[in-house]
Order: sequence, then structure tokens, then C-alpha cells
Amino acid sequence: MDAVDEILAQWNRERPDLDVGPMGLIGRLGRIVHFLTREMDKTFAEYGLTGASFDVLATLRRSGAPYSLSPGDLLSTMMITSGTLTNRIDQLEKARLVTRSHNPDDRRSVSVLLTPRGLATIEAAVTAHVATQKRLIALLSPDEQAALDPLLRSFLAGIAARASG
Amino acid sequence: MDAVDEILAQWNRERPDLDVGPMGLIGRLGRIVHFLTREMDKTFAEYGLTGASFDVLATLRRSGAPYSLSPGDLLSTMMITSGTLTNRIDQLEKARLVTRSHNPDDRRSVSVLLTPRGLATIEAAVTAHVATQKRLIALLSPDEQAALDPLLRSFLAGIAARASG
DNA sequence: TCCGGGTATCTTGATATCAAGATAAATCGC
DNA sequence: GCGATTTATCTTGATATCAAGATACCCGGA
Repeated sequence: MDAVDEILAQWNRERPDLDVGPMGLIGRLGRIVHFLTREMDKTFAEYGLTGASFDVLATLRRSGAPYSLSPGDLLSTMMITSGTLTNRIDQLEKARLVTRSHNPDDRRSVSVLLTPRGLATIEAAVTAHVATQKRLIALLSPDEQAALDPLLRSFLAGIAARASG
Repeated sequence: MDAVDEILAQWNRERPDLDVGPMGLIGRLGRIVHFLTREMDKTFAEYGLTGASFDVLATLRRSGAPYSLSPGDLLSTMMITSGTLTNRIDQLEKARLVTRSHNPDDRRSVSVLLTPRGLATIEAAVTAHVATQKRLIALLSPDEQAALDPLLRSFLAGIAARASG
């Protein structure tokens, strides 16, 4: 009888006509992700980052040398709007973790490049982040983790199929 | 090879020292919840609500007649700060979906009460919401849903134990 | 050449959120 | 009783986000 079960019990009492089975699954998913996000944010904060700024730096870092992508490239892999990305890059530029430079061949487009300081920050932060994720996922046994993985893949595949179809 | 696998492949190339197994699980969880949230928000919007305002109305509704709780009661079941809750109640009051009244016995405390209009709104919205959740969860087969449930329970139990211990 | 349409990025205005602290009222210890 | 502490809620100031539209530039066709 966890916190989600208590909510479902209330609905059962008040609205017995509702089938709240799906609400249990989705509610638990939401709470789990909420907790994981909060814990991971603590690690980011140790490096002066937020989840948002980490995402940008990590996307640049994992794209490989020279650690440079256009805002458009970043947008395509990060589920945010263009205005949000402009703001994130502004903040990172102020913190001297990235620089913007204009492409002389197409002056509409911009390159966002990790500075040496930005590279050092993300190298350290991602190492700590992976350690945090390892610690968090250890709340499940290895068997449970192995059982969960294909279910999440299937769920996400269903979503991808829906989004494109 | 889904979008999360592509991210993991990039990290494997750039930082083969990192164990990104946990990142796969956590990344998929995050994406699934992000998608589910966006879809559920569409249903809320049909009733003039957001996820935030739905949460307040639903908490009042499932508490049972007379559909009245103090901000403190609401806070204890909704993972938000007191300032956020004040703002949510302000918005709902403007929309005439709830009213505030002061308790004569303890003038610090306040009762937030569903108006008839608020009750009618949440009755309809929660019915539609449950239908949306049923549709979304159908991306998994019944067997997959049955397999997922105990894993999420176990994960959330681990979190609850950690949070309290 | 020049215009229309498309592309890449940024700006604007409105909201929602949080952290920290303010306010007001109740209660506790003496 | 009376000051100090605790409790319940709200306020303030900063930030992040989004939707919609503005800006600046490129390109293809007449």
C-alpha cells in the first residue's frame, strides 16, 4: 500500500465507475521519474549545472571533436522549443562554457562550441552523473533491471510508432 | 536501435570508460513520462485545465464530500512548494472552480472548496483523463502491463525507503 | 536581377515554478 | 498572562519554459 495505492483507493471509494488500473502504472512512472530527476539534479549542481545546461553540454560532448553543433542540430535531439534553447545557450555563454560563432558560408547559422572550461566541466560532470545513475538504478536488483529494460523498449517503440504514424 | 540507443552509442565511442547501462533505463523512463505527460495535458486542455490545475481539483474531488481541504493538506500530497500552491489556488479561484474560506477556529488556516462549477469540471475531466490513460497504456500488451507493475512497485518502494531512511 | 518562399535563430509576452523570507495567528513554557 | 516559538499561508524575486511571431539570410525561378 504505497502512496499511489492510497490515491487509487480514494478514487475507488468516490468513483467506483472508473477503471484506475492505468492510473497506477502511469502514476508510479511519474513519481519514479520525479525522484530520479531530483537526485540527478543534485549531482549537476555540484558542477554548477542544471539538468538543462548539462543536456546542452553533454549533447555537444558526445557529438565528438570539435564539440560543435548548430542550435538546429541541438534542437533536433533535445525535446525543447527554439526559444528555450536560445536562452540555454545564452546562460552557458555567460558562464564561459560555450561560445557562439557565425558560419561565414551561411550567416543565418551559428556554431555552438564547448570552451576548454566547458569541456573540462562536462567531462567531470558526466562521470559523476553516470555514477549517480548507477547508484539510483541499484534500487532495483540486476534481475529486475533486466526485466524492466525490454518493457521500456517496447513502450518507447510504441510511442515512436504513434508519433510518426 | 531507438533514439536512446543512439545516444548510448555516441557515449560508447567518445567515453568507452563509462558504463552507460543505467543511462539507457533512466533515459527511456524519462522519455516515456515526457510523452505521457504531453498527451495527458491535451485531455486537460479540453476542459480548460492544465496538469497543475487538474491535480488540485482531483485531490479535492477524491478526498470526498464536502470536497474541501486546507492548502497544508493539499501540499502534503502534491510534490510542490507552498508558493506554487498559492499560485495554483489563485488561478483556480479566478476561474471560479474553487473558493477560499477562513476557518473561524484557526484564522491562520484556510479551506479550499470545490465550487459546483469546479465539481462539474473535475467530474468530466477525470472521466476523460482515465480514458486517455487507458489508451496510452494500451501501447503495452496486457502481459507487459502485468510484468511492469511489480517492477515499478519495487522501484518506488526502494525510493520511499531511501527517502525516509 | 529581383522576388517569393523557405530556413535558422532570436525576441516577446505570458506562465509556472522554486527558494527564501514575510506575515499573521496559535500555542507553549514559565 | 506574556514573550518566544511554531504553524499556516502568502509574497517576492529570480529563472525556465513555451507559443507565436520577428528578423535575417539563402536559394530557386522568371
